[in-house]
Amino acid sequence: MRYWLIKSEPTEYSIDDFKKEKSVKWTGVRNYAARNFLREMCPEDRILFYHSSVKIPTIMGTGRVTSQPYHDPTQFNPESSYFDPKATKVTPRWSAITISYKETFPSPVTLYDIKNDPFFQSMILIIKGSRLSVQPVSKNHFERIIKKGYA
DNA sequence: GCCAACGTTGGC
DNA sequence: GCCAACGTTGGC
Repeated sequence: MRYWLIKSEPTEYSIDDFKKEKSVKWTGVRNYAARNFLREMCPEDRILFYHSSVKIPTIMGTGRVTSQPYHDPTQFNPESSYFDPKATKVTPRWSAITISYKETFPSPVTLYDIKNDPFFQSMILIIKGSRLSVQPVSKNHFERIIKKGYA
């Protein structure tokens, strides 16, 4: 079992949307490094749900992976803003997974919290210049974040 | 709204 | 294959 963090702008898709829908196809990832991580995901892997591009960037809660990786359907759809003319059914480029909502933290964990706790020093999230919207998280970091989320 | 850091594109 | 120009991310 592995642990991941995914970023979402809450104006696009928030944890409340996630809670309401229960399950969502995580499509539209258009960065190769992030895509490669999507391809490593397995059902039951755990997900931290992060709100980005807001005043107080915050890890809001968790979910879990409920599918194998599959071809992101939006890449084939000319109507979609994620349409990729260079992707074909024979040579698809982009991947997606389905995730299910699990919980919203009673005390969400802010980026500020993470940055100010030496325990999280090596987290990809706070490595300068890192902009990965899908990233692996260590078991230790994941568990400590859950603990903080309920503190 | 600014801008640093990265990623991608395309001419050569 | 290099690299300049452009686009995007995302914290501040």
